[in-house]
Amino acid sequence: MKYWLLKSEPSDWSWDDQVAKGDEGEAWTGVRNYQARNMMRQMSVGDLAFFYHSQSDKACVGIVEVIAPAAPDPTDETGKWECVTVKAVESLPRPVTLAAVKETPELSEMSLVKTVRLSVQPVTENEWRIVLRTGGLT
DNA sequence: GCCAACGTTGGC
DNA sequence: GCCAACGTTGGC
Repeated sequence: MKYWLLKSEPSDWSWDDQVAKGDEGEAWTGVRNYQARNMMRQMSVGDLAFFYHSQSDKACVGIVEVIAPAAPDPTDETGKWECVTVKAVESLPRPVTLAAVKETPELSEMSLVKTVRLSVQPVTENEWRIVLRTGGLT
């Protein structure tokens, strides 16, 4: 089992949109970055990821599960890009803000802090646990 | 709205 | 293949 973090601008695709999709899930389309694509290729069905709102919120707001592995992105005409499909699992009772992550010494190495622009990031098991706890889940 | 970081493009 | 110019992302 691996852990990840997926970024989205709420104005583009929000956590509420994701939740509304239910178990059907939604293809994570629109990634146009090789590093991010490579991350998605490493995902397996059953992996979990934080759903992070960039821009206005700057916080992890929920957890999604990978329900389909990387496949060609239907919104891409060049054939170069891929996407996974994820479904909402549960909301974080307390969103974990970027500020909170920065204030937590154990999370200072997170990609969220180190590799600001990457939209699909790996999360270590330890980081996963700490963010969960900070978010109000055990 | 600004700026830093960083990926991409194109000329050589 | 190098590197300058340019575009995009995302935090502030």
